[in-house]
Parts: sequence; C-alpha cells; structure tokens
Amino acid sequence: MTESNVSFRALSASCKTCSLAELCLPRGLQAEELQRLDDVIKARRVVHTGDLLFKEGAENRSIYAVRSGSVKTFAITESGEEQVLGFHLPGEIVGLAGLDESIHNCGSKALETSSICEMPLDDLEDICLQIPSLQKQLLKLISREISQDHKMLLLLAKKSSDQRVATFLLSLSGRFKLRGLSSDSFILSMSRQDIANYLGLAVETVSRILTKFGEDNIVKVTRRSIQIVDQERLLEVASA
Amino acid sequence: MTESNVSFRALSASCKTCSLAELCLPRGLQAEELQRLDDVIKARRVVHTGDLLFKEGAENRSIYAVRSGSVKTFAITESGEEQVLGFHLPGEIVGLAGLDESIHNCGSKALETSSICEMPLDDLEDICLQIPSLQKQLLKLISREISQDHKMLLLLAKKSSDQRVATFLLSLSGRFKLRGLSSDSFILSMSRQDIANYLGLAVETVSRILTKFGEDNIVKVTRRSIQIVDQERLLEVASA
DNA sequence: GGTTGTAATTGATATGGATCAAGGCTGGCC
DNA sequence: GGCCAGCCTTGATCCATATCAATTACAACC
Repeated sequence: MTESNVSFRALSASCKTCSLAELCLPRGLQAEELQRLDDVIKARRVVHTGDLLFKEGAENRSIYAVRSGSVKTFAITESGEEQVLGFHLPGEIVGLAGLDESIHNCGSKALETSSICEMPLDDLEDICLQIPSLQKQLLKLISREISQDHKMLLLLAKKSSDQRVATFLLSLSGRFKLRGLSSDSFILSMSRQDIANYLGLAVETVSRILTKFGEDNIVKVTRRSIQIVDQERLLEVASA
Repeated sequence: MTESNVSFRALSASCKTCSLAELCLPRGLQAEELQRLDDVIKARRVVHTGDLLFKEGAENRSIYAVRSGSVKTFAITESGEEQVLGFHLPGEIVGLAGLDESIHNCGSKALETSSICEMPLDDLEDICLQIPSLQKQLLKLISREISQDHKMLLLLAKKSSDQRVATFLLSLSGRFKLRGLSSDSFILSMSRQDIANYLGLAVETVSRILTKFGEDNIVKVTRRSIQIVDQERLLEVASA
C-alpha cells in the first residue's frame, strides 16, 4: 500500500516538474497552461519489458509520451510478421499514426521497464484549441515524426547495410546527447533482431557489421553495450 | 490580360465549390468556416511539368494542396541524389514534413501541369484555433501521412520487387477510384525512374516487372498507360 | 518527315546481403 | 556450481536484384 502510494506519487509528478518538458509536448507552455495539460494526462503508468502500450487495432485514440525507458512501435504484415517502425526514447511521442479515425494500425511494446504518459486525443485536441502554443508544439512534433520517417525511407531505399547500421548508431547517439546522456557510451535496449528488422536487414548481417566496426576500432561492442570510439569514421561510413 | 483574368477566375474558385473538398482539408466544415479557410489560401497557382512547388531548404512555412494534376516530393541525399518520398494526387496535402520550425527538408516537383493551393502555416494554425473541425481534419490528414509512410517503410524493409511494383499499382488504383476516376485504367504521370527511385529499385527492375506482369496478363502496360486486367492476381502478387 | 534526345526495354554478368547451418556466450534458475 | 534457453556470432552457400551494356521506341522540334 505504502509502496504503491510512493510509486504513484513519483509517477504522478506533473509535466511542470518533468525534466523532459523541453523535448516533449510542454515545450513553450506557461505554468497555468502546463497545469491544464497535466489535467489531460489520463494515466502515468509503468510498463515492463515486452508489455504492450497499445495493441494494433485498438480503438482508443490516445497518444503516449515516453517518460523513462524505451519502447518500439511496429506494424504487422499480412503474413503476420512484425515490422519495427521506430524506437522511442524519453520525451518522444508514440502513437501519432493513430490520430486518424481509423483504429491504431501499429502496436507498441516496452523494450525495458518504462513509464508512459497517456493522453486521450479528444481531450488533447480540446485544450489545443485553447492553448495556441500547445497546438503549435503538437504540430511540430508530428511534423518531426514525418521528417524522421522520410529519413528512414531514404535509408531503406538507398543505403548499404554498413551505412544503415552506422546511421542507426549515430541517431541513437545524438538522441542520448539531447537528453543529457553520454553520446559515445550507451546501452542498446533492443535486441539484434529488432535492430535488423528496423533496418531491413538480417540479424546475421547486423551482427557481422557490428563485429567489423569493432575490428576497425570504430565502435567497441560488448553485447548490448556500445562505445563509439571514432565518431568521425562512423560518420564517414554512414554517409559514404 | 483577358486570358490571364479568365485563368485567374477559374483558379480562384473557392474550397466551397471544389469537388475535392471531401478528401481535403475542408471536409466537415460549414459554409461560413469554408469561407474563412478560403481567405487563408494564399495563392492558387498553376505549375508545369518539372516546376518546383517549393525548394528543399526554402524557409517559408506553407503546406500545399494538389487541386489538379500530380506532384512528387523528394529529399536530397548527402551525395546529391534524389529520393522520391511520395506521389500526390488531387486533394492530397504536400509539405507536412515542414511544419517544424526547421526549413523544408524536402522538395516537391510537378509531374504534369497541375494547380496547387498554398496555405501559409501561421494563418492555418490561427484559424484551426477557431474552427475545431478544421484542426481535427488537419490532424487526421497528417496522421494519415504518417500511416502511409509506415506502409512504405514496411514495403521497403520487407517486400520483394514484384510485391513493391504490384503494391504501387494498387495504391494508385485505389486513389484514382476515391477520386471518381477509373481504378483499372489510368496514366502514370511519373517516369519509370521516379517509380524505381520511390520503390527502392533499379529502373531496369521496374521495367522487367511491368513487362512480366504484361506477359502474365495481370496488367496491360503501354508506355505510361496502365490497364489492370486481373486485379485479383495483382492483389495476390502484392501480398504473397 | 526526318532528326535527335530522352525514356524505356532487354540481355549478360556481378554482387551484397539473405539464408542455411553450426557453434558460443550469458544470464537466470534450480 | 551446473544446466538450460535465448541471443548472438561465425562460416558457407545461394539468389534476387543491381549494374553494365546495347538496342529500341517515342515525342518534340526543326
């Protein structure tokens, strides 16, 4: 009971005190506006590795902000395979493809113990009408998602397997940096399988490339721990 | 002078009388609200094959609705190559990746003579605050764009070249149907090069596959004219 | 109506990455 | 401490598609 209360209190910490506010929806909001955004947040819940945030086909229209941990989003193909569409770090928004009236056409799974803020879309739309800078920020975040997807389209359509893996590591590195974490030393929360799936490659290919990057002293890889040793060369590999 | 006036009048026909309203931003709006949307439309202009709607890197924040004709959007890679990100038919919105404060990171080119409605984003955001159903519709359209991009990610990451080409033809077919046009007989406004680029294939591969579909009596292809002869089998190829 | 340039097709060959097939590590659990 | 299961790595082979190289077919323009 007490523990659960403590946990609840910790989780119910508002957007006002959230260190990710500048990356997330609250960016640019005044104190009073923040409170109204907080009121919209339906739940802040903890999910564990493998838990679903929402199911493909679920009809509740919500978007989700990752508060801590990390999640992946994925679609399911006609033949039942999974296609990983993205990995999401704290401050990033998940579920933006579901604003359409249609049901969620992708699912989302926690890659590690994570905490998640859920925002029902109808409520969010309502307060967006009252808080112009919130509407602006929502549109910005959605637009950024599209830009990100476009980068992935380019990666999948044009880049070699080496370039894909290098680009992936650099993307993670940059996003960790934005969050005040080390950009050259981090842990992958996703399996090789997830990475390969995301990058449109076979697991074996990803594994071989990581080994090669290690041999070439570009990256030091120990299981899921990554250390970028030579960022310059990694950048070269990513773009050349 | 006279001609130009006539042309101007034809182009300035409002959203109120536009036959695409149900597919486009005006969907769900009342007459008075439509007028306000019309007031926001900065320009309705005609572009010709190869003309740019906006340049990659242009800083004016606008989105564009295709009124007639068709356009492609594309990104430019580090090495200067073009990556086609999408083809857009009448009623579809272009430029949604540019709502971010950052400059447009993709460009858009007319594939044929087309007419285009330009909406400055700041004005659009303003009236979205006043017209809830417009805000809703904008979010819907953006969300649909994300879903569409996700389908492309899946296509590029998982599908064979046959599946890609079949999926492409079916997607066009369905979109023509939505617009009241023939779904089994249409003209491709884009080159084989554009198709190949979009699908992450070589031109030669696209050409060979179209020839094969012809030999198999699935599709009748004559240069840029397409007739879908056996939709069922095309669907099979697309998903199998 | 010929000429020319660009787009599309077709054929031959090369190759990057998938697939198939074993191992090897690691972390959890008894 | 030993065993098991899943994840990861490594090696050998194959194949789908890229690439290279002509050829053909339009369409636009004089």
